[in-house]
Amino acid sequence: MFSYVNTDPAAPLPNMLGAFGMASASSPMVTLNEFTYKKGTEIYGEKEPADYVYQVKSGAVRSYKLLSDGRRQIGAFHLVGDIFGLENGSEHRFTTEAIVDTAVHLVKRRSLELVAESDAMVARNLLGMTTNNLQHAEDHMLLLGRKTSLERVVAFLLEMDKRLTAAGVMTLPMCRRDIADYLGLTLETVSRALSRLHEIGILGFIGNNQRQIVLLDRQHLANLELRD
Amino acid sequence: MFSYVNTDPAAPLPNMLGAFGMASASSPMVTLNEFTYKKGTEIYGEKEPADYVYQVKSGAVRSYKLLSDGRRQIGAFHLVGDIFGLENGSEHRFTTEAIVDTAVHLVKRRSLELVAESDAMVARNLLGMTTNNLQHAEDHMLLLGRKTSLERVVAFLLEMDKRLTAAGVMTLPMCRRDIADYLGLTLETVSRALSRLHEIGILGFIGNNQRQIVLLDRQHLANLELRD
DNA sequence: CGGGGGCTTGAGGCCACTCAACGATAGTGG
DNA sequence: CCACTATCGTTGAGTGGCCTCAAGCCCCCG
Repeated sequence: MFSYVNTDPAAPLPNMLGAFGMASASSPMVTLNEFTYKKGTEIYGEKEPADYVYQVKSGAVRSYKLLSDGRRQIGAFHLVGDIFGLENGSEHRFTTEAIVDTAVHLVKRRSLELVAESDAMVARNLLGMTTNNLQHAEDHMLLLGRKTSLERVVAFLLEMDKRLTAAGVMTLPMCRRDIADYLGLTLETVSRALSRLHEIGILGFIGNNQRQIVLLDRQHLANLELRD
Repeated sequence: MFSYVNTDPAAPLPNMLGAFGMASASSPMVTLNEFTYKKGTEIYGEKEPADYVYQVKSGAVRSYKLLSDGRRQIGAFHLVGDIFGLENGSEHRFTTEAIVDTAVHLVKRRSLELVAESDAMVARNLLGMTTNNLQHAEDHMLLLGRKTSLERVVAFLLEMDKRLTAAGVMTLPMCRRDIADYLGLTLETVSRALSRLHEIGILGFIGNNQRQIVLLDRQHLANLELRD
């Protein structure tokens, strides 16, 4: 969902400061800290003060909202290279958790805002990232409001294909329940849709690992997606 | 969804330049034009170049996406005072139409960006408006993905209550189909939910006008909404 | 080997959708 | 003034897609 995702697996991950348009050495005000989270642990909670902005160095993150009775809607998955936690005024609007063991870089939000005050390029990049998040949310509204279960799963596969397929295989970090809560479905419905796509030969699994998926017919898949 | 909505009906509508943090006289580069659209006409289409930013002076606007088979998802309603058309990189991501006869002010996007380059306050307001749009979309994802039909209609009523109730009455500009396409439902389901709320005495209609609604028990209504 | 988490699959139920009929209102033209 | 039409909204009957509940398999990890 960010345009700052690293697409060349051989290249070193561009760091967050670069993504914001800052040369690493030239902004001594902005310090880049590293932190790690074990699988399943919370990074920050909804309504907590938004003091930091994060970039995924390794692993994966889910951000979600809860209703009081436990229903969950995942708004986005953050993969290696993605920047998140920027989603705010002054407090976070999602809870975020590490899906697997995850390492992140973080910078103080405040210091970022200070730089943006005087540096128009940084301000532009801030706006650009927010706009990318907005665009993703807008597309997701269409999916959640109007698409069938099969169409949703297909859209998910194509999105993940773009973001994490390496050597023809995509290895999903998230479980079926996460996918379901992202797509507004139940995990059983997701499983059935994947089984159906498997049956008709559109996708394959690597060995017995249900999270390693090969897309065998992207054209056919794209036809099922129904573009706007 | 914008925080720049005029809430005092007696006060003159703050104009768009004020909303962006510009004194009207001090920015001769940015000109403010007026235009009107008849009920049902398109203001701009999805994927058209985004040359202008708009503010509703009177009337109401819907912005939506379509799937190829005609399914429609309305992403937002723009009411008097709201600014829209800012949703973009360089091209619009929604189609917008006047719901009723509508007058708008418009400014060139390009000139706005130029001012933002040098004026940090304008840049901040631009980012703030985009963030407000993002927040609305995020909340709407939760609604579309996880709420029941009754909860959706209740949320809609409370949203509209905040935005257009005057003298205890809200007059909806949009028809049942628009509401349905906003909430990811059918118009029949919306109608049934409203009937149910009417039956149990939570809302009333003014005369036989099904678009003039009085909320009789906001507390009870809020209880049905299920906060996150 | 036992336990638990993750995934699949089946059977049945329910909520929202589909299809249809009908009433009310507004606009149009004779 | 009265058809005539079109639009909008409500309501009912029946269907179907997704959910719920449950069983069972596989794999990992103790």
